[in-house]
Amino acid sequence: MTEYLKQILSDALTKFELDETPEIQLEAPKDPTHGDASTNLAMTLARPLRNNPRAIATQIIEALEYDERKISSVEIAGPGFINFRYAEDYLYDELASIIEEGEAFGKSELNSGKKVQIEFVSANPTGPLTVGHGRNAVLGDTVARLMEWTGAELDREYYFNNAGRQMRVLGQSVQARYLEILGKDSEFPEGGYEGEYIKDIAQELADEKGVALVDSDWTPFKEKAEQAIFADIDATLKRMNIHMDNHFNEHDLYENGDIESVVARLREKGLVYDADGATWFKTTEFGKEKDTVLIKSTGEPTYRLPDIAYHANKLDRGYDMCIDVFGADHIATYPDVLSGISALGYDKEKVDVVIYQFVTIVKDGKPFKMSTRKANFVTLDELMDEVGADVTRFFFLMRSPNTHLEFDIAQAKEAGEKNPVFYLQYAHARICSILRKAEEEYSFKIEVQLNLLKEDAETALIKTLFKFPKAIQSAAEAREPHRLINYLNDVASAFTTFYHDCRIIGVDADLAQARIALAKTTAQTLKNGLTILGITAPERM
RNA sequence: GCGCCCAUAGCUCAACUGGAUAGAGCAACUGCCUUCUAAGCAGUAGGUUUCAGGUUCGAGUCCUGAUGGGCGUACCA
Repeated sequence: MTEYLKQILSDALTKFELDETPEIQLEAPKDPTHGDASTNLAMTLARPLRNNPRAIATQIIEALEYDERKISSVEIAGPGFINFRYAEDYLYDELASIIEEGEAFGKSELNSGKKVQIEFVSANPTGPLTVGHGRNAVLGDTVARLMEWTGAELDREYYFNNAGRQMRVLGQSVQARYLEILGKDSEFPEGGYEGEYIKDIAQELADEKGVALVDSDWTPFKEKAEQAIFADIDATLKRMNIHMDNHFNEHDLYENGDIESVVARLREKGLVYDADGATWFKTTEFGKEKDTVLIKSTGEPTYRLPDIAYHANKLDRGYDMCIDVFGADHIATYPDVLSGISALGYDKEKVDVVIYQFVTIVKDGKPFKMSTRKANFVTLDELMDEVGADVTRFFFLMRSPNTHLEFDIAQAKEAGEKNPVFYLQYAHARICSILRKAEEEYSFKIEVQLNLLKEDAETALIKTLFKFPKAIQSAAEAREPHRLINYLNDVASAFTTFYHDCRIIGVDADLAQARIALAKTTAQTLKNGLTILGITAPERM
């Protein structure tokens, strides 16, 4: 429809003498009395044509030729908006095609043919996933689903580092607990991991190997810990309905020579130099105040170097778009990565970073500072034990990534019944219940007469359903899943109004059949939307 | 000091990327279950969109400055 309106408007504009044709913007007015679609075209033309917007609007409308089967009226309103109203026939034709689409309704070709990779979670295996990782995980997975629904071919990747100081301390922490369990002398490492899960891992080792590891170094402890923690992380992700296609070990970038090659290539371009025993990247060339260390004087790379190599590696794999999901604490690092890859000759427009603000945990009414090392955290598993996976996912998605998310544990636990996710699920379950009853009451003809749907609540609901594909596209493009939630709330709300105003069971068979078709389509839309959010659509509640 | 993000109803947040009278959910108040699920619906109340300027037909949204908060600004990841 939007395309059609743009077409007829631009046809009308050919009758004006314009130096350049303006972009035609169409939007759905907030206030339904302003019609179903509207354009500010006359206002944007006011200046070039040196005429007042309402006069221009009048001329545009005079020049406009439209199909009365699609548009029932065109009006000028306010400062010069041109408002369109859909014809009833159009509504029924569209509804019929939505019914046809079924569980594919909402899909589009916006990103079709594009190979997209999204990297998210990427927590190193030092402990269970916490509520803090939850926002990253759910956001990444949902953006992935949105991209898939707009046609992209998508890979989900988990990037990790199982070497380095953190992992050594982890191994030593397990080692100390292991020795403790066997009653041997042990010294808990400085800054070691204090969580209970460390003891569990040590206990398992003691059960499996007995005293065989008493004289070992920390390596087997690290390996066991890594394996156990990854198994735990995978289980948590699975519980949240998240499946990774790939795990990428930072270590591979060293093994395959990518790290060295990146430094060499940058050096060739004169962007790398040695000073004070370290190797520096000339980030000043890219507008930064200071250059950045790539390799420390100890010979160890800083995290920026593998990050650059990793992104180069991704682009080498042929992705058209690579999306990273980062917490706000990484905000300073990605400009270096972008500088790095564009210096290497890659198109940095192909890397898109989704930054989300921190989750503030509120426990017992107070903000709660978390630390994996100190074992001060709330795990995602604990949270899901309390409120379930659906509520957990929904909670992380309902707000814009760009705003701080306050997660009140007590409220999340208590609020189960009042949580807005139930509003959507309830609407779905309610429709299913009606459909079950209706099947017993009626037997229907083959042909549905959708044109019997003439009540305000009915047409309003139909028009709301139309907006679904656009809601998905908007959420996908902005990488903001909460937009889809807002939309689904509109659907549920429009349905509830319909439910209260229009009975389904008890009216004559033809009308009942038309209303059932509408209810069914609403349920399908809710279900498709919830599927994108990774949330179940229950048939009974 | 410098950079990024944020500031909207008592609380938590929206506002389709500059559009028409700034909207929801909690919390408060008033109604509605012998009829398809009341986990619901209808209504009332609640706002100088932190402040001061600017840009234009039009600003919560853009630019400048101020104030308050978060995160960075390491040869930590």
